[in-house]
Amino acid sequence: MLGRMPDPSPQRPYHHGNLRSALLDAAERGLRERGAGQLSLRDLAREIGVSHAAPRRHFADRQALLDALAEAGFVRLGAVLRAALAEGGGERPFPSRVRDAVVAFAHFATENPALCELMNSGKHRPGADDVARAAAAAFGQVTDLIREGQAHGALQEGDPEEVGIILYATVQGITTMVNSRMIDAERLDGLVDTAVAQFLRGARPPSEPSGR
Amino acid sequence: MLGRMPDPSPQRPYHHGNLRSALLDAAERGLRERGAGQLSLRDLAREIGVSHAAPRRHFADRQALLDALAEAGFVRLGAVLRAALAEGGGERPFPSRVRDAVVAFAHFATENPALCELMNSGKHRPGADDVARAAAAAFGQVTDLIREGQAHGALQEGDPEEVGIILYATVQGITTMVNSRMIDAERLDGLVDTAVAQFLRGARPPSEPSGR
DNA sequence: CTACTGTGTTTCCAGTGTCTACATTGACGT
DNA sequence: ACGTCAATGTAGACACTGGAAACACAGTAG
Repeated sequence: MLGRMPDPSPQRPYHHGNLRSALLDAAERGLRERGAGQLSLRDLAREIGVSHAAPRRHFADRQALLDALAEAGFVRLGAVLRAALAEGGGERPFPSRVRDAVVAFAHFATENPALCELMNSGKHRPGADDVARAAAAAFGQVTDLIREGQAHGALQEGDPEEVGIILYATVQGITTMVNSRMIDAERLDGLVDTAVAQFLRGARPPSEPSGR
Repeated sequence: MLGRMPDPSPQRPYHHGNLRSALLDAAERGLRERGAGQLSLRDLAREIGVSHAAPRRHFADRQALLDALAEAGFVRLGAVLRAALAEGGGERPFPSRVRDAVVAFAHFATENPALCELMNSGKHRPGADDVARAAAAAFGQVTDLIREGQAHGALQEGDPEEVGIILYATVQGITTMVNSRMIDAERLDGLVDTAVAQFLRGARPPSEPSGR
C-alpha cells in the first residue's frame, strides 16, 4: 500500500513545469467523470502530485478554475461549430448547413453534460470577461450562419443576432433537458430534426412563390 | 423585529414543529440571495435556531434538500403556467395563449435564476423521481396547450410532446442565456416575442388559405 | 555574486457534510 | 396511570475542503 506515496523517487523536479495545463487537464477529466460539484482542488493536486496549495499560484480561486474550464469549453464548442460548418466546402444548401451545425452542437452538449452546465452557469466570478469573450466567439459562428442565410435569401431579414440566439437557445434547451434526464436521450436526434425544420419554416421569407 | 433572534427565552419547544418546511423556506431565500453553491445546511440550522444535525432528520443529504427545492420549483412553475393559461377564460385566440404562457415562463425563469439552475441541473440524486414527476406535471401544461392548438387547427399534427419540448426548450434556453449574462436582460422580451412568432409560423399548418 | 521573481511546500484555520450516541418529546396500547 | 416506542432534536467527533501566511527552491538579470 505504498503506492499512495508522493513519488518516492526524488526524480520529480521541484517545479512541475506546466502545472496550469496539467490542472486543467485533470480538472476536465474529473468534470466529465464526477461532475463539477465533486471537483476538489486538493484532489487535483494529489492526482498530479503537487502540494495542495500549489494550484493557488495558477487559479486564485476554485471558481477561477471552473471559469477557466468553462472558457475552454466555449473554445472547443467554437471549434466544433467551425468544423461542422466548414465540412463539405462552403457550397452545401443552407438548410443542410444549419442542420450540420445544430447536430454538432447538440452532440457536443450531450457528450459533455457537466461542462455545459458549467458554461451555462450564472455564477462566474465578477471579472470573468474571458468566459464571456470565448462564449461570444463561439456564438459568432451562429450569427454568421444566420447572416449568410439572410444574404442568400433563405431567411427573412431581421437582427441576425436575435435569430441566432433563438436557434442557439433552442438547441441549448433541448440538450439541457436531455442532460437533466427530463427527456430520454434517444429522442435527441428526432427533436433536433424537427426543431431545425420548424426553425427554417418559421424563419424563412413569407409566401415566396412556394413551388421552389 | 424580535423575530430574528434565536429566541433567548427558553420557551422554544424542544421540537420545532415543522422544521422541514422552515428549512425549505430558509433554503429558498438563501438560494435566491446567495445561490445554491453558498447554501450550507449548518447555516440554515443556525438561522432557524436548531442544532446543526437536525436537518438530517428531514433531508438525508445536502443534495436531498436541493432536490426538494427543485421539486418545489417545478410545482411553482406549474402553477405559474396554469395561472397564465387560465387568465381571461379559455377563449382567447391560440397565439395569445401561447404568448401568455411563454412570457410567464420566461419571467419566472429570469426572476429565479438560481432556482432554475437547480431545476435544470443534471445531478439529482439517484432516486429522485419526485423531481421528475413535478417536472412532468409542469411540463404537461405545455403539452396540453400544444394539443389544444392542434385540435383547433392552429398547429400541424405531430407528436404534441415533441412540439411542446421544442417550445419549452427555446424559452428555457433563452432565459438560461440571460441568467448567465451571455445576453443582456433587456433583450428578453424582444427575444421571447420573436421566438413565439417564429414558433407559430414554423409550426402552423402549411399553406392554408393564408388571407385569414 | 546577489537580488529578485515565479513556483511549489508547509503549516495553520475556519467551516462543512456526515456519522454515531444520546436526549426529549408525544402518542398509543394495555 | 404507565411503559414502550417512534419521531424528532442535540452533542460531539471525523475527515475533508478552500483559503491564508510564511517559507524553500530554483532560474535569471543585474
